[in-house]
Amino acid sequence: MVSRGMVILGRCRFWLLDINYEVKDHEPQVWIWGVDDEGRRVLIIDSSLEPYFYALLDENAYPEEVCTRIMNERAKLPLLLRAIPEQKRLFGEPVKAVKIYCQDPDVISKYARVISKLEGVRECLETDIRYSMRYLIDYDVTPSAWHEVEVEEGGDLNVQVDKVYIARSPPKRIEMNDLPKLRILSFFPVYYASKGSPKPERDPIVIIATAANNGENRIFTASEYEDRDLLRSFIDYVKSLDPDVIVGYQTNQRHWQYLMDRAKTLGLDLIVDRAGTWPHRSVYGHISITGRASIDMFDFADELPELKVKTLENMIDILGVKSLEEQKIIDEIEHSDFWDDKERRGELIEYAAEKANCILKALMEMLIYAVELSRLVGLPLDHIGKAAVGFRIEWYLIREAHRIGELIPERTEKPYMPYAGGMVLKPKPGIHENVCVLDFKSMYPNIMIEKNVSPDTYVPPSMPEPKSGVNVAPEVGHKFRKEPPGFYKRVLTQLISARNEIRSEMKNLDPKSLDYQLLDARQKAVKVITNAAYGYAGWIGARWFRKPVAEATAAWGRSMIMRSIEIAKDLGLEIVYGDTDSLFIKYKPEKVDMLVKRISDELGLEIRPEKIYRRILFTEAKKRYCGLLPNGTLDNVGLEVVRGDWANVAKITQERVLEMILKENSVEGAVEFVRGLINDLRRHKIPFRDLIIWKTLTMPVEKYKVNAPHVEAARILKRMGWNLTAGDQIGYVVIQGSGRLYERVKPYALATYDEIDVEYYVKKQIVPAALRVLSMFGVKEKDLISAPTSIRPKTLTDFFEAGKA
DNA sequence: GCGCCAACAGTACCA
DNA sequence: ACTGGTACTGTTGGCGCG
Repeated sequence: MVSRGMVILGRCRFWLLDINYEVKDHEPQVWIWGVDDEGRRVLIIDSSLEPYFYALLDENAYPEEVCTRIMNERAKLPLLLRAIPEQKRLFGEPVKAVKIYCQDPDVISKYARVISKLEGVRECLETDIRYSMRYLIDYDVTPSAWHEVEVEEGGDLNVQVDKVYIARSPPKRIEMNDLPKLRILSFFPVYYASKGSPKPERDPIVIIATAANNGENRIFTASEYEDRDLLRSFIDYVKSLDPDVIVGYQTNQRHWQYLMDRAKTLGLDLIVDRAGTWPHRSVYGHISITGRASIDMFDFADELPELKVKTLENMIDILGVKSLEEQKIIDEIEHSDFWDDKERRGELIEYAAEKANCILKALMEMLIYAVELSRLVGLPLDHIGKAAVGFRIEWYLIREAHRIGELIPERTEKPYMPYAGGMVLKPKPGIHENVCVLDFKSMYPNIMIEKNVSPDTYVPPSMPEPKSGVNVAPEVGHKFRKEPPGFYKRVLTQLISARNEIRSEMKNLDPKSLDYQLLDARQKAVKVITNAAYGYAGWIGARWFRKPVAEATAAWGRSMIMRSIEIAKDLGLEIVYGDTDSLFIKYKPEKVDMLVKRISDELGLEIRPEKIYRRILFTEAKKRYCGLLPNGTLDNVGLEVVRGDWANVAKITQERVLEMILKENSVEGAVEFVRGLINDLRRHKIPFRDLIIWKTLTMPVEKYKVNAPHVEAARILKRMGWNLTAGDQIGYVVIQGSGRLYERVKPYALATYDEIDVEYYVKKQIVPAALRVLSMFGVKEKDLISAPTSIRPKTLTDFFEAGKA
């Protein structure tokens, strides 16, 4: 630090943890929360960025005149500062715009409404960019990344940090990969619910278990049903530990709201942040805790496709933290009973403590990925999980748009217009040996690059063709100018080469090293964003939506796969199946090599052998198959085994049947297995949990037109006082009785084994799952259910002989 | 009133 | 709340039959 007169100057290197803004007397300040390179918690305040938005002008308007007209509104709009003409682009087209500065970011939308009515103004743009995001974009400041900033000592604010600084200039990004040593706290609350879902105005919090990454485990319990001290001690503990990251499961949609409502009921101040404010709801329904990153592990459930039923226990299992078998599981329905029972209360406490520990470990499994995604996309760490895929890519695009002088289109409502997508081939049913899967490498992104498909290169039919020429999409005829490189081409080229660089850097590293893990997380984040670009282009909610962009990309994809099939046939290769960007081919090494070469020469796209199946089984159905890999594992695609909406008993059945068929060549063995399993089930020897069928409520219960089983189960829970909303997953079982299926279901927690309609599970779960595979070998339902018949099921040999005849 | 069947609703998968 | 293509279960309601 250097002292110059009264002001103490210095530099601060920090890692950006959180950002918010404050407005006092219409003067905005950006507050950047970080951890510096010596482990101090810092707050850097910058008020240098003037809020602004744009007015887009009519083509024939005179910008200077419009500026005058705008500034004449100052009587009505006193916080207007300046209006300056600017040349910008919108969807690649040069446009006349006026940049309008105004003192307070919170009045922008109101001011824009007035200004958009002025003569010469077509509409206002960039009015919906939050001031803190504006700051990040304009100064190229990046969340979850290191920066250096010139600072002076800040005043004595009432905030919980080691240092407060005033920025003398915007922070500058520096390339440093490592994470600072973050203090992390996980918590797991348990509520006492007298009836149905706990209600904060009625039901106490009886336990909050916590786990911190310094090894500390704390458990806060109510004294019987009195939770004031519990909540107070929890608040005090958070303050004293002062974590940078605070993590839980379902904290955004549930727990923070409950804690807030409960604190209100008890007359307590729920201040657990660094600025003396309550948690508050922010963008995308996320709960913000100022100065800390509040992370909800539930928001990362979608990143794990093998996680079908999104319970905390399952996530902990999938992430490899603790297997389901090792975990204590107490259903929420039973929490109150456990608390009431002095004998079992300890068990409930132990359960909560275990969950808090596992949540912490689960976060550690995902943190570097979340950090890399946050840094790549430019959204703060605590927003990135909650932001849907479309918004992640959009924020990446917004940053790029700003760099190249593109105006950011407003988010508007557009009518839904479907278009044709990828091409799917009919599979050749049966078992095939030695099948090679060829995949186009990043097909859609590469098409967009090669054909310069982009919202800003689209040439509508009414527009004259540019001199540089156009690429014309097959079938649909959409035209895209060849030059200059479009927005998507630039972005995607950048992403793909970044990923290649990362991957080549990884080759020189030990896969166990932290550097490797960081790079791996980074390349995954880049891949996700790259692959989402096509879907984004066809999303009507996208700011840069242009239907022809997505439609043409898909059309080029279809023509390329069709041409590849022609070449393959020309080479005498047999195609067994294909979907969008893949071909399944009877493997002949030399000919496949030639195919790869010819496709890359002729189509300019790389296709490569992704894997070889020793054997692969197709039914009549598309998008469903099972392949045996050289290492002896099975690839199950689309079949009941991988579906979350079949009872586990059906999945076990099918998995074993597939193993018997593909590995052991034994139809008889498969049939015997199924028959045995049915017997076991009839004698109640299959675990109850394997009978639960899970389905997602996709809308509020009242909105359903038909009586579906899971909806009926949801209605039962609702009647008992449980809150259920769209997105909730309902686990139910089928019980004995008469009438429609939906009249014979119960939420699993309310049913006993004795009530179970075993025959439903036999006829509608086990048998269909088994026959999906076995019917092609002549096996019939009666072969699986009734006593053995005289008809011998066909063997594999029979099958092949029949096929050859 | 019953069984059959096609249309539809609803869900989850693949790329 | 990224896209379209697809399979599949269960409900609904119309139809023929008697």
